[in-house]
Amino acid sequence: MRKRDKSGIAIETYFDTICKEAVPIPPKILVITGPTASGKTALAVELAKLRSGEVVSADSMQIYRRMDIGTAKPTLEERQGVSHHMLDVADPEEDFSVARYVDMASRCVEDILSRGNLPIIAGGTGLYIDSLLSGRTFAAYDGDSPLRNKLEQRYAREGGQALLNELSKADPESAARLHPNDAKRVIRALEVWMTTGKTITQHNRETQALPPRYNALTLTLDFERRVDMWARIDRRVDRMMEDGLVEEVRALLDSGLSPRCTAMQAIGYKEMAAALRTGGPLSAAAEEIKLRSRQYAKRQRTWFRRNQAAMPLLWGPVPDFANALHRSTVYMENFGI
RNA sequence: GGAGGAGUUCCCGAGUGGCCAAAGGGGGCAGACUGUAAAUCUGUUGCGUUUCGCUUCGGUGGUUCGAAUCCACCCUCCUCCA
Repeated sequence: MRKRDKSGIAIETYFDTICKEAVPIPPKILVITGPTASGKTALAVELAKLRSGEVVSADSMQIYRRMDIGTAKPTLEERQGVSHHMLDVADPEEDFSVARYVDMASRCVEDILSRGNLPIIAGGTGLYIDSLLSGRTFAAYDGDSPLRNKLEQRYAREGGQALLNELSKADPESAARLHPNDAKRVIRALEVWMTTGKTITQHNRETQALPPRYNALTLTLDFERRVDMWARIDRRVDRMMEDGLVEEVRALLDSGLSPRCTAMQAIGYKEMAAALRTGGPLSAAAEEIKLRSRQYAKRQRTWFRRNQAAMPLLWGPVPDFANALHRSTVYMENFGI
């Protein structure tokens, strides 16, 4: 972890400094991730039973109450008595966020560890998992602040390039990295700078230098062939329709939930809500959900591929859980959990 | 049987003589991602030995220096009249 300058003398890096101070060794935990419909839930439960584990969901939509069918939230039967955390922790009208997730989920993990059990993080929201594992802190945020509103208005009026030009004065790095069309990130970068006086580049650099909070063995589930995953997604959506997805979405809308809130951006909900609103055929909405799910799975894969340390668990045409279970336990033994 | 209309790259759809390998959208593929992340954003998408060559706009033949665009015939589909 030491860099040397041209003269060959070792120089202290920020990381070295942090590591010296960080006395506690990060606890070992298990992470099970993978694209949607890849069998994360089932594997997590089986491994939890085997190793007295407790599951901590890492799913940005299963946190919401009253959203069960469309999020494929594990039912009580599927949980098989294994404790599950971070499910049903927010109401659909609430604005949830990564920061809240890290805050709440890390408390769950600590509790599980204090009980002497194995925390098993299971879910497909890559940002949530990475943030939890790193113990990342986030710059201040107020989604309803006057500044936020002003920046959003300016973005609409003046365009992204104008805001990027302004950003480049303080933070040329992120200004160069960001695309003018990337409204969310352009606005956030400016907001962080204006409210904290620190650039988001600097903030990111500092959080990256922090030692990881947890030492995770990551198992990434996936399919060898994409068509097999697509077939599984299709079947799952068909089953959601049979299980009453339409009624679930209708109930949310009837409760006065705004179609614009974060929860209603979930795949399955926004499509069904649109169909109910326009009176379009529900079968077409179901097909749309399948398509969006496939595209989502693709984005997830892009995220997971980045993690070189993850152990891949690939399914053939049909998931072979006995084999996956066996391989997982081997990985876990080698890892020491 | 008659009168119109239409067939464009994976799909939808613009294009009506050269600036067209062909707008735009969708889909596909690839990528990004630090408080909305199941969200959001980007690149790419006929083939090749890639500042150039080849094949492509239902089919065949023609007009022209030059055709997705004009002409003839044929095939298919749609609407209307019988």
